[in-house]
Formats: sequence, C-alpha cells, structure tokens
Amino acid sequence: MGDFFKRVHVIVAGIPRGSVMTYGQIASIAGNPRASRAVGYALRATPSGTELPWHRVVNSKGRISFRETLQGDDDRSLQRVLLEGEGVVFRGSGSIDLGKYQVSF
DNA sequence: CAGCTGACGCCAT
DNA sequence: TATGGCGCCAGCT
Repeated sequence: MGDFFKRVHVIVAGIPRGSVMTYGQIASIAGNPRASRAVGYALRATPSGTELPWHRVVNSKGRISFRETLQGDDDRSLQRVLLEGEGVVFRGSGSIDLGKYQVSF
C-alpha cells in the first residue's frame, strides 16, 4: 500500500458520525485533487473488519456509488442503511443534501 | 516496463 | 434530468 492509501484511510477515519465527505474532497486533502478514483480504490481495498466509516463517503452529486443489495430489501444499499442509521436523510431521487451533511474545512 | 481497472468528476449532448 | 465520453491517478497483472 502506498502513502496515498494511508492518508485516505486516516481522513475517512476522521469523518464525524452523521456527516459525509466526497471522493474528490478526500483526494484533494490527501494531496491529489484528481485522484478521486484512487480514493474509491483505496476504500474497496480496505479489508473488512476494520472500523473505517467507509459509508460516509459519497460522490460529488451526493449519491451512493457502491451498491450492495441487502437481503430482503432490493432497492436499498447497505451504505444507505448505515447513513440513515446516523440520521442522514435521503431525498426521493436517492441523493443527500451535501450542503447539510458534507464536512467542511 | 506496459497495459488494465475502478465504490470518481466534469463537461457536452 | 439523464446519459455518455474522456481524463485522472494509484495498484495490480
């Protein structure tokens, strides 16, 4: 794992409960404003079992990118369920209000 | 060393 | 609003 992955890990670990950050934002803070894809790769490569709040990372449109069907609930992703569990409200279109939940620095 | 891939972003249609 | 195409960068083969 490169240094970039480590930084992404640290940044994501610091996202407060009930808030989110975008891939681009994380990439920027990590040092490479255009490495948003690499951020997704970093999260995907993260071994399960860690307590990394990966579900608090969404794309620039405030939408979920990675969908994992949940047993008995076709149209909902695990990520969405986890966020709703923290109080994040999804709009009918399936997006969240970034202006309200995104962490700002 | 040279592609290939992806939990993305941005702009044109 | 919804798609589609292309650029980007780090890791993997």
